[in-house]
Amino acid sequence: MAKEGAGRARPGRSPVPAGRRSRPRQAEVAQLAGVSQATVSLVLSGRDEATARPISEETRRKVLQAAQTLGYVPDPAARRLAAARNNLLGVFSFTATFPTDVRHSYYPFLVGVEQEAAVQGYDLVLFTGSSAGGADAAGAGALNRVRLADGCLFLGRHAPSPELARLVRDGFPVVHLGRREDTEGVAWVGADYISASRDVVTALAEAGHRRIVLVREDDDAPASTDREHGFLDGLRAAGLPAGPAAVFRTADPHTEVTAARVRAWHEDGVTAFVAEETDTGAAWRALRAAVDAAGLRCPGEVSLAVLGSPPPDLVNEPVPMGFDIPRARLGAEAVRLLSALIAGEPTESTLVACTFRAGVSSGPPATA
Amino acid sequence: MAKEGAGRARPGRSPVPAGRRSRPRQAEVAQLAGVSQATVSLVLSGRDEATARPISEETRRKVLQAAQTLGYVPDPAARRLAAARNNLLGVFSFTATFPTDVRHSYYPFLVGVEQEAAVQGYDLVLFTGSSAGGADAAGAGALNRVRLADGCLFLGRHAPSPELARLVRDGFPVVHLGRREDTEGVAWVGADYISASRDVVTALAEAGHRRIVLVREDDDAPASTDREHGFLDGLRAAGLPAGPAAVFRTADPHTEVTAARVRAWHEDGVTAFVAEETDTGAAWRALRAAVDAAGLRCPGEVSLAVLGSPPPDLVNEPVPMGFDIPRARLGAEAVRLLSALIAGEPTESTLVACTFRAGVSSGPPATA
DNA sequence: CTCACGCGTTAATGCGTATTAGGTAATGCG
DNA sequence: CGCATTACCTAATACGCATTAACGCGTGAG
Repeated sequence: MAKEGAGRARPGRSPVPAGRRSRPRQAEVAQLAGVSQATVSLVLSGRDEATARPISEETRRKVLQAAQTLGYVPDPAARRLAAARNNLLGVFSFTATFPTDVRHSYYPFLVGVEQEAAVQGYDLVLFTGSSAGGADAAGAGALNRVRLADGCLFLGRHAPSPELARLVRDGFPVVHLGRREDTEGVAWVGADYISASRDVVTALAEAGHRRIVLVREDDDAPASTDREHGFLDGLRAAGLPAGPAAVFRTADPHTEVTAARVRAWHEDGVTAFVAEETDTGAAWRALRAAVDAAGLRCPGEVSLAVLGSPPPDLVNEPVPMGFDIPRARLGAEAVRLLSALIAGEPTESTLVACTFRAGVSSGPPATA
Repeated sequence: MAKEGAGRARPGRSPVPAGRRSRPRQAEVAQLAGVSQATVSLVLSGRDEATARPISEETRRKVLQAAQTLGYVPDPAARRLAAARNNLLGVFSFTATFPTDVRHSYYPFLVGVEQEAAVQGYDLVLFTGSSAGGADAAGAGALNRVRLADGCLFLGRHAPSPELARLVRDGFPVVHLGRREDTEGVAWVGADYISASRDVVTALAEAGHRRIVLVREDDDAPASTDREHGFLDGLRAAGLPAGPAAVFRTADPHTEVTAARVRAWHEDGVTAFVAEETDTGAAWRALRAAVDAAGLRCPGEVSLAVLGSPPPDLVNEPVPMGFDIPRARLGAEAVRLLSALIAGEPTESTLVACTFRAGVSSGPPATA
């Protein structure tokens, strides 16, 4: 216990510590200026003018002077304790926030989160997961640690509903990054995949395509179902067939989306393909590879599009049609929502629009 | 200033707040468990056994149970004020931690930082606003917020010495990621650029090169000077001329490192070139371009090396000779050092070795 | 049967700041 | 000149937790 030394260094009652250790506090500034601690607080927090609590120029000067001389800086812990809020926003991801495998990194979101947090005057607490007891020990209360912040942002699709619901029920401000339907009462900020996907289909339809197929993976996260939903919406809106044949769903795109299959589709009248965007980009990769292997030229013979962005390692390839998810904006929006929740203001979960990207992978269908 | 409102939500003396808002405190846990607040503190801080202040199994059980039920978590500010630990490590960068321009991202460091922090049982507090607010506006107290954490990690070369020194003087645990010589007493963890650079030169010398030129930018950060230092060391160790002619320093490599100049060097007997690694990779880019433009084959006619890694957008190019900086390890090492500082253990700043990378950009010099 | 003592728990403080309810001297008003 | 204002400040207290002095209660020794 001798380690805690830095703390208990001032036994006496005198405002001036013996060993001239530790930084000055308001009491010392007060003594030097010949006023009370309360006055120092008033002057330094600039709260006098604001609250119609007048302080004479003379006093203000003395206090500022004294503070300057002593090099006073407020203790953030004390300040936050007194304010009953600590200006901390939690960020909790159910995998490492900084994965070594950069594929499903939260980086783009964090860009916006950090920026907006700074604007709102918050610092961020990144919960490392182990502190919360690890995913395994995830019994009741695994997420309790996040309560040390004023509110918390959750990332990732695997957020356990009951735990989140518990936090919400206790009145703890929570925002989930990504749309949720399952957890009642959890606020969220999501990308509008439905509209964005519909727009892509519309663009293809307007270019003249009559048969379009969606290649998607075998996942039921809202991010996936929303895309399919929007895709089918788009077909119907264009008066195109939106039956089951329009969607090809597979757990293993790499082996299931073959050149033969693509060729068959093409001969059957399909002139455009759309792939879902996922962490791995498997659907898009498979589709591209298959089209290539089938010897079909793009966008000459078939048009392609991604419902999102291509995986980062393909940035140097020709830009495909699709849409861009404004990740930084999503992050910022989430922080804004959380901030409002904390302030007790009325709030509403938000959908953020994606921006259509024409790209060069699509054109009019080859005239038969 | 109506925002502060959220704070004073509990006027009464009752430990249980009216609006079921706000996090539970020890007093509420105590009430539920039927004991006093002090007992709760003793049990939860596990300080009973340690201080020979025994608590009955029965009581301990009740308290833990109550805490669990309420989802209690200690208020970090209050803990700090009471001179205890938070299990919070600060991370402070002097530019945005998550820059939009990914070039000088701290991401690779953070990977290690996060992981090691998790191992050591810490959560991370990302102090924002270093970018916003402006260094001036934030002023003297800008770094002060970090005192909320148990210790703080600083990233970036622009850390203001006096502020850091002050923290150190006050006994606050601080670790800087990157070697420092200027600030007395600040612990740091850095990469051993000197040895790594020397090794590169040694490798070239052993391959038979007699004249080697270093292209570097106009910057005096330790990261740059260390590399030059190691470069010259390597030349001397190999018995090669290490005069001023061996180093070409320019503020604008792009226009100064021309094909003509490279050709001149080559005709003058220079068979190998080494470029410094920087944020932008300007030196390396310029060197490559110039050699290319001069029509010199690499590694046939000239050998090339980077003192570090090539910029991320060139990952698909042939791997150049150089060395890899173990960034994640540096991050982890920094956390370990900080953790030791906090624990009051004796510590020492550390240099971490880089790993040599043979690459394919170097070979024996063309026999004249 | 009283006293010292170990044990388990609580009451009382302190940490540094913000805030609020006064208090005091100077001023205005009639 | 007495009282109500005003203008400035200070005393007191809360914030949530850690810590320490003190208290009540058996119990075994004397």
